[in-house]
Amino acid sequence: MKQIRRSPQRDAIYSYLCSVCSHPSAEEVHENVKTSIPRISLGTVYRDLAQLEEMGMIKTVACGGIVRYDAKTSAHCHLVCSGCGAVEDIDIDPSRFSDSAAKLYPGSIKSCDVIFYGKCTACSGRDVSS
Amino acid sequence: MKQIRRSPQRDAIYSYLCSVCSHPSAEEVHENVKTSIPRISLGTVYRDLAQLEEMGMIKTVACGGIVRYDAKTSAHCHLVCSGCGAVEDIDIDPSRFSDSAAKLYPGSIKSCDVIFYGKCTACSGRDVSS
DNA sequence: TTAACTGCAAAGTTTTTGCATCCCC
DNA sequence: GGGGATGCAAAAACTTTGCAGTTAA
Repeated sequence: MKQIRRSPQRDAIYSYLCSVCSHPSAEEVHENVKTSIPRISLGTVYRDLAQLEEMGMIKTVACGGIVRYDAKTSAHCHLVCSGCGAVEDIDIDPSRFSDSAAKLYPGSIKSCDVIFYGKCTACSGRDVSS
Repeated sequence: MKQIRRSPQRDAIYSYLCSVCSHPSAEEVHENVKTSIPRISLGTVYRDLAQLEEMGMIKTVACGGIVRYDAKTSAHCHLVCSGCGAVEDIDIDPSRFSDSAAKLYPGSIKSCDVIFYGKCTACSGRDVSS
């Protein structure tokens, strides 16, 4: 079994992810972590993100073909805002959906990912029409 | 406004998608359509898939970073089976989830994509443990 | 000391795009 | 003839990997 050793790079990646709720892509993580660790490479970012996910410290959100990362590991849903394009957390436990689906499906359902489409609170208030 | 002209390639792609429920990737669509149109290129497959989606004839399912295509446009959910890896349709209207979420969220929620994780009916019956 | 971690660069995947050609209306 | 569609190939975008040097425990 492989041991895991802490590194400044991984710590920086994790603390950056914890500090934002914008669900950045690997590229964006790299850009931002570079401000504190200028020589960090994109390869390291991918490796560390994969490892953090394996450790259960972060989660991935697949929306629209690109992978985004999220340090909020409690069960929640996401909203893709058609106004500003942001991916926002929605504090609804998706297990309520998987539980209700499990009753209707003969196989077994353990969990689920839910992505809502609509407008975030800010964009919704801003734009009265539509 | 751009006109749309039918083509044998796009017809073949669409009818292939209609004939399967395996939610193939672009690569898989290409492989299979090649049996009827050997010279079709992967670029054309991507272009035609994008166009079919724009026309609302097919939908994309983003799961795990790779994009899959689905000719079933009625509202439904998907299940990723941990046993066989297949992506299966689940005939539950996701609007029941977005409707219930809309009541809890101050922004506006129009629709949602739901991906369940678990075991399909076949794999669930086959494997009694777990 | 030593196995994990890193930067770098090369390679792999997946998707998009430019272009000349073809063909439908 | 004009514009959409195609095949091909190059390019772009995204991710993984090999390697040798570095570093945490």
